[in-house]
Amino acid sequence: MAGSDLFVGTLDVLILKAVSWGPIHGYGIGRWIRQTTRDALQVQEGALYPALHRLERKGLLEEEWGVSETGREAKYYRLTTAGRGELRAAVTRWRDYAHAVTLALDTTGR
Amino acid sequence: MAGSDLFVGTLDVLILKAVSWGPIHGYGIGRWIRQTTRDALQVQEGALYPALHRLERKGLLEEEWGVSETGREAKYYRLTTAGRGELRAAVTRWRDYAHAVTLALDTTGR
DNA sequence: TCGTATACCTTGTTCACTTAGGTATTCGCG
DNA sequence: CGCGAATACCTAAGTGAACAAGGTATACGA
Repeated sequence: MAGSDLFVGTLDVLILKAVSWGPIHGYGIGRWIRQTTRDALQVQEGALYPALHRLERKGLLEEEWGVSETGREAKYYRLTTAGRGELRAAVTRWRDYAHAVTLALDTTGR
Repeated sequence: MAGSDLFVGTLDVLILKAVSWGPIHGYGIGRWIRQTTRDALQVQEGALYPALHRLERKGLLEEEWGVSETGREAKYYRLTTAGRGELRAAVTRWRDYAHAVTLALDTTGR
């Protein structure tokens, strides 16, 4: 995942979020993650493409070939109904988890 | 780690944090994590003990046999100087990472 | 005495991510 | 025109943390 090997498991929710505003291709998803996190998160392609196929197999994403902004062939992804539900659930899970970890790291005594 | 397979990679920093107030044994660390996160995070023993050995091999923790509050044999862990430095660094990494993910999940458009 | 909590451990498996490649097209620059 | 960089896709091998599922042993209360 990140440039300095960080926390496994957040890639899926980030992908679902990136796709939530309508069709976007894989390469664009990688760019979106990098940009919106101001280079804090960097997705390796070797993690990105397998993740997309995984999410498609799970029925959370649908794919369709199209033409990118630069006039090139690109595979566009879009959320299924299940994908939209999973996005909501995953965001909630992330918030709960992040809150719990922060709670622990913020305690000032045993 | 958590009850419903969550984000890998945060166990180490939580352990370092638990140990930061002085000697504590492995079982107590597991209990501390569960309690301070109000059951949100549940550490499996199959993850906890290997993690402790890993951190010890890395020179971040030191171990010593002692006697627990209940009068039983227990292995107590304590931070090394390197461990204290790594704790600080890891907490910063976590905050940066959590902030970046939250940033992405909070955006309302592409 | 019998279950529960405490306290430690390992072995096998799974699976996300890293590393490290590969193909092909388009575009800008010298 | 040539050539590197960016775009856009992909996979195979290896790593390593966490999970699942066991195991040992002691202390304590019912």
